[in-house]
Amino acid sequence: MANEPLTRGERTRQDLMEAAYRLFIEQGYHGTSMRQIAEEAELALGGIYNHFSAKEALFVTILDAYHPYHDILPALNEAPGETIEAFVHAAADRMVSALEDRPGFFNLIFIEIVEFEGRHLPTIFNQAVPQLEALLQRFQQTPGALRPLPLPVLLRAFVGLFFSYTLTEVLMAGSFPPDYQEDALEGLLDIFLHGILPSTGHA
Amino acid sequence: MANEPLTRGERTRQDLMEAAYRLFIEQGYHGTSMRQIAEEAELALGGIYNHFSAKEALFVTILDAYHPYHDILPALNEAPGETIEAFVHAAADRMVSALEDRPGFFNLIFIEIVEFEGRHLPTIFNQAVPQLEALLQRFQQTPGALRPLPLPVLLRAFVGLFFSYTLTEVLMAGSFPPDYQEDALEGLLDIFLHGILPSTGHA
DNA sequence: CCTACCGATCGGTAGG
DNA sequence: CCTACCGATCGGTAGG
Repeated sequence: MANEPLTRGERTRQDLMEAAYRLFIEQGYHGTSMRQIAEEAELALGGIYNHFSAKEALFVTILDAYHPYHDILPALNEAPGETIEAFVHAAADRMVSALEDRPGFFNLIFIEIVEFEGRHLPTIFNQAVPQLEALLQRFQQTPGALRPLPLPVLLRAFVGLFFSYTLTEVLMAGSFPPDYQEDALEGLLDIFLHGILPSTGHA
Repeated sequence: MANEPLTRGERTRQDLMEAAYRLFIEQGYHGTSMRQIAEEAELALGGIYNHFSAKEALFVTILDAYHPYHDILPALNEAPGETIEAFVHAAADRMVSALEDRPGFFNLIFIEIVEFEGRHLPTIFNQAVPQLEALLQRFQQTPGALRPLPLPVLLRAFVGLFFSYTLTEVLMAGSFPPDYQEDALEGLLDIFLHGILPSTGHA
């Protein structure tokens, strides 16, 4: 959070990116016009092209700067927890906080999948590999035995937990009695933990 | 599959819907033009408006006709299986087949979430409630004990399994050694089953 | 960084 | 169901 002074140009670039981010996740890529972005950033249309060569270049920059890996993976890796259970709960708490801060968190990924057919994902993912590996190490090194599971599967199950939570929430929102879904995330975590820990002794 | 003869108008409407479906899931809503749809359906632009009053009405009709609940939920409900384990595996197989038949299956949902802010989802979901309830009954009635879990959580974990599988596949595609992700779905299922079944006696 | 403009394309309609 | 058209808006650029 060290706010080094930004040059005028850097400031404008920041404003543009924030404006574009907000508009993209609300309206999609093709649903957002360069004029809307200019207006939201309080800039004339032509001014955008001093900072970004084209609309797609702007999107790619945003995808790169705002995708979930940047915020979420470090938050997960820094979660405390001396047992697997404690760690998973702490990590989930952090994930939920991050998700609440930015309700449109996954939208960027959905836009990329639908409107760009996932073209830019491999690059993004490769940046995240070190963080993902650290996360795996954390699972392995934290005391408390795990069932013998392939590590990528463990990782996919864990990450997928939050896709499951978020998407089923959106899909089923307001259609189940509210008291029924109060602790849905805890329930999902419970299934996950029970699923990855050895049977013995676990409730 | 009973192909009753369609009137000329019904045939055209069908063609339009199929063309629009293909284009929407490939390019998104705002990324697809009415002219593209007309061309793909081999119709003049103006002809579309004999069948649909506006572009959004066309999308809503498509969302209603092609969303996953129509194909997938009945397929799940009809899956065989005399134990929970057998049922979950059979249901997962059917889900995977459905997903492979239509790789853009979830895209419709993503478009709805991003480009319409989920506006049309409640209606859709309400149609699916009976099917979802049948699925829950199936879980409850199939022999083989379950851990005490809230039913909506069980349902969300099960449905979420396929979001997890599909999305983590897309996100991590080609970045893990291929042999590592061969049986990812089986691994996820294993965690899920282990997570919902009582500890005793289960591997 | 803005003004003023480009050609192309958009969703939708009138009229037959 | 098509032809021909509407006004509006699109991404992008020249020129200063």
